[in-house]
Amino acid sequence: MSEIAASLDGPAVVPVAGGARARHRPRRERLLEVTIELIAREGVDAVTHRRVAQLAGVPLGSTSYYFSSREEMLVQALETFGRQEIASLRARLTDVPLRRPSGRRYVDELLDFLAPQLGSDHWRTVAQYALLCEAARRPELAPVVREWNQAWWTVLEEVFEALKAPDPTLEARMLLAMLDGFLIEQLGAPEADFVAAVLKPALRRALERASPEGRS
Amino acid sequence: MSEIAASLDGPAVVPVAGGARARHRPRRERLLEVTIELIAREGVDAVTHRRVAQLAGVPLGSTSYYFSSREEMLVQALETFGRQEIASLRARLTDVPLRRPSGRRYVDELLDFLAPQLGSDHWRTVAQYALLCEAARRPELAPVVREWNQAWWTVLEEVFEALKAPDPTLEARMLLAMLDGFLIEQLGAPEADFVAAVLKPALRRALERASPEGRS
DNA sequence: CCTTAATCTGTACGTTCGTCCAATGCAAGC
DNA sequence: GCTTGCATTGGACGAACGTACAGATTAAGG
Repeated sequence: MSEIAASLDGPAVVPVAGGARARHRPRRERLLEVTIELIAREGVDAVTHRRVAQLAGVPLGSTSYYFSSREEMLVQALETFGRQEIASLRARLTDVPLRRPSGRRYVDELLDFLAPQLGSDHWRTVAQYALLCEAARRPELAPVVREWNQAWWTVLEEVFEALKAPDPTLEARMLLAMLDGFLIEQLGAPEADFVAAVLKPALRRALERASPEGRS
Repeated sequence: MSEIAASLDGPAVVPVAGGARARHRPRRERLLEVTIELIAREGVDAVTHRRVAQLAGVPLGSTSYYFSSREEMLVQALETFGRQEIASLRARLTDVPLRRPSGRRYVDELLDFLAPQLGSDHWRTVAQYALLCEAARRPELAPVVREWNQAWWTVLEEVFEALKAPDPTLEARMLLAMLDGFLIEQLGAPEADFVAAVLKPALRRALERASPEGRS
């Protein structure tokens, strides 16, 4: 087993600057991934050295080798995950051509992004809000949360600017808060057909009435 | 110590219907309170029989006596807490006289209710969203979350009806989601002066533009 | 006052936890 | 090919855990 593992993701061939441990990224990343999955699926409680090691298919010692404590493992997993989500958000939404001033197109764009978060990517969303909850108790996580918010605000602000909203900044903040609220609500008490029955109308309304000529 | 505790909240004088254990509510409630406080301040991880017992000033055996398992203790604590918050919400907001159609007054009413949640009642709010996060993984908590949402929707719907909004139901859902989003954002990445700089303007805007004559 | 039944608690057991560390594996330098 | 140094591992240790339960305590009835 150790040979297989070693041949798959063992000592990296490519040296990387930044200390001895930075060289062995794959293994480390695997552990972080597994940690996040565990948080999402069974809660922070379930994150133990043994469980993570087992799920990642590495010996128990590894978790202690890569992280100086369980706590560090947990925090780094949440941080890494948060930044991955930020990157994914930027990649998917920033380059989207901002289309018609009616705002109708934005609705679909946003829905395409949000709908999977309640469906196939359910557990990633759970991890997202687990991160927010943990951040309430761990100041070291606050920067990631801030970056996440900033990323969204930037994207949404552009939208509202294109819609010629009088106050794009406030508008963006309101919309992001609403989306966060909807998502966390649905995680705890899911409704059938929520996207079509609630999310879409809400999104449409939020976008169209922010623009000066907007009232449907 | 046990004598003191016994004289304070020992065997209840008042018998209560519903099985043997229901008679000894005070002690039990104390344990639930402490559990919630622990969840809010140190996370679900920190909830252990020993820790709860110590914090509540009761012997270790008590936690096993009142709850058949740690899991049950946790879930019941979250449920009880959720329902307390619902009751408190209803008591504080339902009877508020719905004042001027301009909506300006509602803003202050809501702010009075929300502002403490980011200040002095900070930890209660943390518990609220811990409940939401746990509910994502424990279906048995979904009913409480639903009741909580329902309570808010009812209150907010009345407001929007008074404002003669075209679609009070959707409007209420949008506003609650926004409030949830704002709260959870602020827990993870607090901003100075958030209430005055963001929450209040957002609230004002949400209320005034929902009404037909509204655009300020 | 004694009995009885219910409530409560201290202690002990087996398990699992985080962490440590001596031993091993392995690739590069001499 | 032997040495050297870092990567990796399995196993062990003490602490803390959930839980069970025999016995102590208490309140009420006779």
